[in-house]
Amino acid sequence: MKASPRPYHHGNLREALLEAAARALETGGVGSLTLRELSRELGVSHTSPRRHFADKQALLDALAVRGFERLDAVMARAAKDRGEDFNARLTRLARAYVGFALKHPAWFGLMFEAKHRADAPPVLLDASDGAFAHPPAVFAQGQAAGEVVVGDPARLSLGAMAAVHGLLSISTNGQFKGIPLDRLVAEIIERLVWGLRPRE
Amino acid sequence: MKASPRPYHHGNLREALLEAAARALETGGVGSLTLRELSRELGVSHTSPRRHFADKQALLDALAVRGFERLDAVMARAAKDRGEDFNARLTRLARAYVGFALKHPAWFGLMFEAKHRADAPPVLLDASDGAFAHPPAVFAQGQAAGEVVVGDPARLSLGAMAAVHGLLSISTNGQFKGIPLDRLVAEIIERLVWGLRPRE
DNA sequence: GCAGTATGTTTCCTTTGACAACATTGTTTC
DNA sequence: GAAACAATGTTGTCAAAGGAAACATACTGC
Repeated sequence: MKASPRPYHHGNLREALLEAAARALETGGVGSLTLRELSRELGVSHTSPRRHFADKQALLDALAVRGFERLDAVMARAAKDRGEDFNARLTRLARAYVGFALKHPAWFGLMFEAKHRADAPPVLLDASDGAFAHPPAVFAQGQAAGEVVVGDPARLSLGAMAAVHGLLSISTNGQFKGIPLDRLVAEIIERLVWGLRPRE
Repeated sequence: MKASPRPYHHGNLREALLEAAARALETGGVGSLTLRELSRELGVSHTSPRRHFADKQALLDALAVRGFERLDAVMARAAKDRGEDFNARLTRLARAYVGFALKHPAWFGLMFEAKHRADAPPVLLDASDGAFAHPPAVFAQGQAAGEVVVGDPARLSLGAMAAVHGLLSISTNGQFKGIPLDRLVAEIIERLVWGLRPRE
């Protein structure tokens, strides 16, 4: 009678796979992520992931959803009203976004790659929408305070978030031509905020 | 004596591989690109690509360089001075950028993915820098004409290009929430240009 | 306690990238 | 102009990966 060297059922393989996948992603990028390696890591046969994910892409999609959920949480915290002016609040939001991207570059890349696939599952798009729902809220409040020009907040915030996201894509290694992203973000946001001021 | 059913040497395999790879990229995305399939297509043994590219990544990098060169050409044409004002010129440049990205989505994606790899070859970074050298030139001219606030043109143009690029990343299928990118680009550029006006 | 289902395993197949040893063609040098 | 040599392509082989089918074990509801 052995002390259960390894139970037949893992218990929570789906979760464990996602966690291990996230770890692998951070360590060696998406290229180093193989179902077989994950299985080995979890001490499970190499076909067991198939019980939880139809194929590798399904796992990656699930991971992308998780990513957007985490990003959503980060954004929600950063978007909280603390009595600052619009510029400060938007800058904090942008910095949170950039911070997440720089902390989890491979994951961040995966999220948008997954989202751009023609057959991206609806849950993924929903998760993405969720994370991107915070900037418009900040803009709406800015409008209410008379700090921002009138117009659809979603449309206005799109430009700002696009600039921040694009900065990430164009930059390399957290900087652009030697200037750290953090500084560039603040600069760009300030210029944007200036352009968004109501023209009396 | 046979009419050379197939010559032993291909003659220009390196070029042919890059062209076939570009075609495969457009058809089925980067996932459908395999060295063996390329070889089959060109009627060549499955190991011959190794004579020209150390490994698959080297071929992808070369393809990315080609992409930046084409983007450079597109940008150069769009950045040409035609006597318009700054807003019109910047809008044309931005539209050219977006046009390229939407026309070759997989290629475009590959270009930036390759560029973001930690061990990206210098040629790649140079090619990228080349394509991104046009916006600063347009900004500099805008400054000379008194249409743009003073400051480092490279730094100022970065914000604009970041916004355009980010718009591409955030959008899906050439639109965002049903609004076509072309319209959003014009909108965002106009707002940016407004914010960039010299404050007298 | 028993039937049915969920979950994990074994075994096998095909494709892929990479490597080594070899064959053919093109080029340079004397 | 022929012999060495370099460049280019081929054959054969391997290990690793994703995926599929058939089977084994554990859990659940009745």
